Amino acid sequence: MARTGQSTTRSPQRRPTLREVADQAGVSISTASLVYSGKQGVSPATAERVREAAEALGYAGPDPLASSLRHGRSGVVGVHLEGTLGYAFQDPYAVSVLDGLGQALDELGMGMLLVPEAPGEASHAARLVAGQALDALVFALCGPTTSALVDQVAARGIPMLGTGAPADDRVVQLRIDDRGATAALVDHLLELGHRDVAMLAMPLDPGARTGPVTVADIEAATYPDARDRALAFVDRMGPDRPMVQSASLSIDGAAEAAALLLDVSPRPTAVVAQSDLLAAGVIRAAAHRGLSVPQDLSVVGFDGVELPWFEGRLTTVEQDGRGKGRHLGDMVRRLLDGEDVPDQVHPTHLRLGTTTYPR
Amino acid sequence: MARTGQSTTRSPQRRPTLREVADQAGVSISTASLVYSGKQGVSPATAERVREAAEALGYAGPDPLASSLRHGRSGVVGVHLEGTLGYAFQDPYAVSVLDGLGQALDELGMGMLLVPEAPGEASHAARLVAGQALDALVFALCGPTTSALVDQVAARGIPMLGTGAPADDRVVQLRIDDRGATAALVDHLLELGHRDVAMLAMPLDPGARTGPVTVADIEAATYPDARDRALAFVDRMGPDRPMVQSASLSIDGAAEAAALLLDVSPRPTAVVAQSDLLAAGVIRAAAHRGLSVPQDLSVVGFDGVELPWFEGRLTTVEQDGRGKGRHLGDMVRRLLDGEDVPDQVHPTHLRLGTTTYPR
DNA sequence: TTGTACGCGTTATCAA
DNA sequence: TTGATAACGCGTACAA
Repeated sequence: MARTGQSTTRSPQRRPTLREVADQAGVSISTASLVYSGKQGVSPATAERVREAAEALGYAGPDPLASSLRHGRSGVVGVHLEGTLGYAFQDPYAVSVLDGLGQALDELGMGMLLVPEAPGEASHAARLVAGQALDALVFALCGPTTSALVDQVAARGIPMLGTGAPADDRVVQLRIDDRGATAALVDHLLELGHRDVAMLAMPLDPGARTGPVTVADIEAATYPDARDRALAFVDRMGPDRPMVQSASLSIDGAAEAAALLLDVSPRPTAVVAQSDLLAAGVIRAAAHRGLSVPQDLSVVGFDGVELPWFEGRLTTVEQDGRGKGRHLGDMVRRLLDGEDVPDQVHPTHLRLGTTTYPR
Repeated sequence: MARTGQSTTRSPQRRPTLREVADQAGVSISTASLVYSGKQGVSPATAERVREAAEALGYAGPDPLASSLRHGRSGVVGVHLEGTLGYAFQDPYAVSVLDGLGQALDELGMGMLLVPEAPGEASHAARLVAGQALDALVFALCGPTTSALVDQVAARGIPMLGTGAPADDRVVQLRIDDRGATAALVDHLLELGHRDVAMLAMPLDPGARTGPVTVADIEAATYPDARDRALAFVDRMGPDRPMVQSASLSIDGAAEAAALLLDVSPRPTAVVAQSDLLAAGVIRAAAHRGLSVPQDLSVVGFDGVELPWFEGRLTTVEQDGRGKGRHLGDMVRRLLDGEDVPDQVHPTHLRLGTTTYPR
């Protein structure tokens, strides 16, 4: 058991309180409070006295904890992430969303508390959410369709935002049109004359293994974004095209998975990768095999992130992660203002690059 | 002015409190509290009654805000980042440190609140720190030597940790041996026979512009890690070698800066880049010019991160970012336990790769 | 313009 | 084993 209170006999560890400042200044505690909340109605003279007293005592302003308790607001927004930080932030798209969200919250004077949920460590996230005073929880990166956190957080009356998941009435969604966007990508390849098109999917389920997937697998998928993109592919190309999922959302994983698509005969002339990171892996795998993109193989991605080491420009769906993050931030604000915020769709658009070529 | 309190006439917006649960269960409020704090001394029967009452009322457990106020601890550690999230997380090394720190804090049941300080927006970070209840503040990525936040946070009695910066007695440091590690890199190149060695430095100061730097610039640098690595270079190679700083810690920026080193005659036979990301830029710039690494140009980096798209292995200083993050987490714990934590040095080691070659 | 008094929701101490 | 009471530090009607 931790020794209670017994703060080691060090110098004035205890911080002064507003009451002491008020005493020192010879005013009442409420007057002192007014000086800090900046409301009207304190004479400049007394305000000055209070500030001097604060300075003398080393008072740094009202205790945020007490202030928050009083206001019923903590100023903190929880940001749920699927996987460890190292895994989640590996994807530049994820980073851009967080960047935009962080920027928006910054302007609101709110902070971002990270709630990573590493595989198998769900209890950590649950404990964190139970012990932290959150004003809202944002599922920033499309995770599984269901989450045990939803019930828990809803019980606390904390508003939730998602980007497609978890699917629950209590979670307000900011989606994108995964199916429409994917259809546009596939149509672009069809127009270029490609018929032998393959798909490299993001993981469909937690713990997914690299390997072929069937339409049944897709329909039963846990991740709605991966599912919808795959369904749109099937819708356009039929159920018999080569379809593989990568075990991880990473360049290395994708390069490995790409082998299952490229080392067969006949080799597809185009690959639809469900994310730019996966597309990068496909491109690397192609280069490894002496295939040039786009002459020998067309590749499309999804997200529209910067791949600074890649010469050329990926044909992809531009998702505007930063804008999406800011959009989420705006929804948080409105939710906290008591508005009734409906589900929304963030716009995307097809961006033609240098990785697709007529067949 | 926001309409005060006037919560829109919606259903039971208010969450039940412990007092209501106690009333409902027919016990005192303190007994009900004991059920949740899990201490000894509540009969199974009454505990059950309390739980039933809680269930019936939809009570989700003690309010973290009130609990924190009582305990004087928020369970939140602030993590200061230089620049926007998008900028900071672009560097895989930064991500790995945060990953390790997050992991360590997770095990402590604590959360990470991001405190990004975008250039020119220092007031946002200040406001955030003033309004949030932090148990500690970690300057996770070596920023400028001085920070206005230090005084402010110190005044609140919040312990601070840094990784070399800000330089202040009140900030406990976990450093690395930048000078020794850089010296080892340079010595490795010297042993390989290189004499014409150039350096590509990280930004030496906020707002740095890409261009040559002098020893005087280096000595006056704001970022201690960039400074120390540069000083070690000068110490080994003398003051007359080509030295350039990149305006940003990014592959693109580095590739641009590398032009100043590669497009001169005689061209250096080796480049010491102050970070792996910069080294990646140098390698790309070299490839652009038809130079092969390491035959035509040796390149060394610093950090030891994964560059998944890079075939081959960088010769670099392995910094073990995850381990360093966990080390920081451990220091946080000890600080919060009231221990007197001294400055520490995290070990690094030279890792030989495929980007250096005898001359 | 300033002061009084109460409550925000808990938890720790002590007495019963 | 349980209950009364007093903080934790602050904001805000209301009265003066």
